[in-house]
Amino acid sequence: MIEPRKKQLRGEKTREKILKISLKLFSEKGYDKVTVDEIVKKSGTSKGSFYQHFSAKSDIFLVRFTEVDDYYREVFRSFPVDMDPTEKLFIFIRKLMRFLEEEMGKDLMKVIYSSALDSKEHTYFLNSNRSLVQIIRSLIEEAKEQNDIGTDQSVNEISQLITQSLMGIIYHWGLNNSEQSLESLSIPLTETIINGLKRTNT
Amino acid sequence: MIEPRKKQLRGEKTREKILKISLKLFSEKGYDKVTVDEIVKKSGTSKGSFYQHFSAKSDIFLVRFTEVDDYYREVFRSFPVDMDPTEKLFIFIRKLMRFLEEEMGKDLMKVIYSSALDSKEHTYFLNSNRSLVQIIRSLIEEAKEQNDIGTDQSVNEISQLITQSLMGIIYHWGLNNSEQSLESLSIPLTETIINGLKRTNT
DNA sequence: TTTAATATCAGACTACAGTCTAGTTAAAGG
DNA sequence: CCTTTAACTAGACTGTAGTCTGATATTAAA
Repeated sequence: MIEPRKKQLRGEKTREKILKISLKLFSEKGYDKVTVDEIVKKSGTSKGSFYQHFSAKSDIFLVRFTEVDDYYREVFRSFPVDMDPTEKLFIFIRKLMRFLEEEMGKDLMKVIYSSALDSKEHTYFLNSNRSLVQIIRSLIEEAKEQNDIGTDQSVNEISQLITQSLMGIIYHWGLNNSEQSLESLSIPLTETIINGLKRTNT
Repeated sequence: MIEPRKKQLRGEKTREKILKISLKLFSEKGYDKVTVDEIVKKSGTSKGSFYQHFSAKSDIFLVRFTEVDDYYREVFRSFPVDMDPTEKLFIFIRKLMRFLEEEMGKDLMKVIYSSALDSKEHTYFLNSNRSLVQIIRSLIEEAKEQNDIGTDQSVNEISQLITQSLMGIIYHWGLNNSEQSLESLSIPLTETIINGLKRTNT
């Protein structure tokens, strides 16, 4: 018979309270206009609780970032089997970008990209990248098998170069105040890379 | 007759003291192990002076980053006129990467990339990028004239896509603890982009 | 020369993320 | 039960970047 771990339950409750209030405040005032003192006050908890459940203020965003992983996989699974691998890659990247902009938002992405550089932990961001890289890798392998792209570069090398590009697009978008959508910003680079992968190198 | 502005001179003197000590300490202990209290103490100045001359701790690094601009131009000027534009571009990027790693260092680059995302000012980084973009732009124009690359993408689009890539490479390198040099990390992406620009898009 | 304006400097002070210590409550073991 | 252990919570405390206020010294203006 499963005991209803009261203590643990209480813990999860406060965790949820903190999470909910934090996200609400962040979206209302922007990440760095919100202090953790305000969060614990408005959520009726305390610093102690906050840091029991999250290891940093930016962790809240990292938690939201978890959903990205699920989305990756969902998109990946949804591809029809007979679709061109390079087309898959292209569409995959576009959908990713749209998702990041619309569901995550620029503020969150900036925090994630910035805190990843600062801390030594950045667990989730790197983990998430790892699973992204896996998908990219299998897309590339598929493309190679079907001779959709040349074979003079290793799968590792190609997936790394794509990761670099994605990060560059997002970083660049985070930096500039242009109104252009992340998705549209991603198209030229993605196209020329795929194009560049198609023929064998000189 | 030119008056020897004493006050201004004194100011420059302290500025130099702060700058020198800061860079020394940063290189000895790493950027975030050094506090500005330590800097002002060891340089025999004060917080007031520090923030009189620099608008933030990270500003010190931004000052060093100034040199990058000069280097850009120097490399650009040094190209023989008859060299392939795409080759110029390729070499330009490699030299840039080597310079950033060897003369600036990963610590400095991380601080610059991170603080650019945080603050609303990031004057120098963006300015510097602007002059980098100019050089890239003229390289691309040249390449287009010589039909070295296709003309179905605008100069703007191409230079933007290259900027994104450079940022991505550097960001990615800053994030990972691999020993690989920034220059070698930059080659695969650079090659496939140049390759991708050469033929007209499908 | 006297006064006003301004650059420079000193260091106390503030704001805020994150730590520490102690207290409380629930689970586990005897 | 009684005791020990551990998750959880509270909030005082610390560390550090950055601000503010006022002092001093130099230049400019009257």
